[in-house]
Amino acid sequence: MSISAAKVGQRLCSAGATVLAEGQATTRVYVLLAGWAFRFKSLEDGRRQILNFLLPGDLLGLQGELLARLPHGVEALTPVNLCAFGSDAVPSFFRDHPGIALDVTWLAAHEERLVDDAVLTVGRRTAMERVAALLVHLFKRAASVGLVERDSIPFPLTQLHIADALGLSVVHTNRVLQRLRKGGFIRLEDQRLAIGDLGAMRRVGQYWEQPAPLRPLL
Amino acid sequence: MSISAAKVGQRLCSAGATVLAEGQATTRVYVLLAGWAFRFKSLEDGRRQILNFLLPGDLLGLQGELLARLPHGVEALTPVNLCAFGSDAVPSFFRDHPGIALDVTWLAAHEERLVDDAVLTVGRRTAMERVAALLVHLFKRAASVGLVERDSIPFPLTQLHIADALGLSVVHTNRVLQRLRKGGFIRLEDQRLAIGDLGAMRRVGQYWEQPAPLRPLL
DNA sequence: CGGGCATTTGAGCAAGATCAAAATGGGTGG
DNA sequence: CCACCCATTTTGATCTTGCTCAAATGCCCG
Repeated sequence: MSISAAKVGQRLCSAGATVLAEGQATTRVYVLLAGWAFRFKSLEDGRRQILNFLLPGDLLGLQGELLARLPHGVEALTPVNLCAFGSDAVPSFFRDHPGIALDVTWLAAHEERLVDDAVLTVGRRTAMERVAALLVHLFKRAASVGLVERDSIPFPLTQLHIADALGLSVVHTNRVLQRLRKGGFIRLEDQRLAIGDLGAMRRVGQYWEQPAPLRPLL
Repeated sequence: MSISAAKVGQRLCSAGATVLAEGQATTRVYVLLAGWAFRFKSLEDGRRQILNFLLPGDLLGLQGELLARLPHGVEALTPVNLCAFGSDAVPSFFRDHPGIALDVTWLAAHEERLVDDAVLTVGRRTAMERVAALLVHLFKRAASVGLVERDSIPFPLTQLHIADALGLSVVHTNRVLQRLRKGGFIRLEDQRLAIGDLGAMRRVGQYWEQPAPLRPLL
């Protein structure tokens, strides 16, 4: 029995669309099949913080399912294809398919690891370190789902997204990116990102995370 | 069948002790029975970020169990009493006790919600807002496990802990706390914290989180 | 009494924010 | 095909929040 047997439908969202609204009451669980998205929270006055980015294979909406109300929003960065499950999917996994339930929990633990990392980045890294660490992180993640092509990955984020993920202003983000470009650390153009020397970038970002072990689902 | 049936022992740690080491390879899962602790990550040069605080009823070590290597450390703030489980506890819950497995996942989702919040705080709130939000948060959490006594809760954190949780320097943390004290917002002395007007503090902290719904386990 | 940690205070500094405006660069409707 | 619009990126100038450095004070405990 694979997880896809419980699939009840698909959902498509276009780039920039709200996939799940912040604070939404009833939610379904989805698996991201294709495209990029991100989770975020905002303050009343509009300040926004991106929590983490979602790539194919990631689970969405689990918090809404378990916690009754979704405490964050989800927005698509590119056109996105979601695999939707029935409203009783989660409980039924736990009841009848312990292997899948464990996979779901694994995905939750994995995502928490990403967010733990985001706290460290935003709380203790300098602006330069933050940008470098994020770019390395995204590069590796994209690589792990097979998105590398001729040394570069698709990069659908704007500088605003980077700023909102790192707790920086757009202006400062822009200046840091320029330093990285002029230093020859990255090539970022045409919605694609290439990193010349991963080791060097890791060093500027103080970023030594090991890639996650094998991922379940899909 | 209650979760405590799977208990194989207890563990006591004294204040300041390392409960789980950062990067530790093999880990057990624990439930915190009494005392305060916190999860943290650090950078090579010693900069440390506290991810969240742990109170009685919280689960520890799940990430180590699922992800092979524990990506963060856990340290005791007060003397701490842990309920330990066997090494096969998690898989056996999923196999034989779906209700408990769901509770475990609920706890994971709940903790992620806390960390999501920490990212927002550290990334987008001002120093004053951060401190206020953290104090309100801790007050409510402590209250939810019945720690309020004569309007105040035990408060075992030093200013360094607050600083490390909020991505601030100790010096600045100190000045912010003084402003809150002189403004009559908080009373913080003798390891106890009282908040005069929760609504006012929420306002200065831009903090509107709703308390979590009912928690399982214990 | 002395050592070590935590808190407090002062002074100067700097990383990054803010404000403002110009340059780019598609994307679209006429 | 062109003109216009709007989002994004870039640049310059100035300001401020919060950091660093340094030292004093207070306090608990052996």
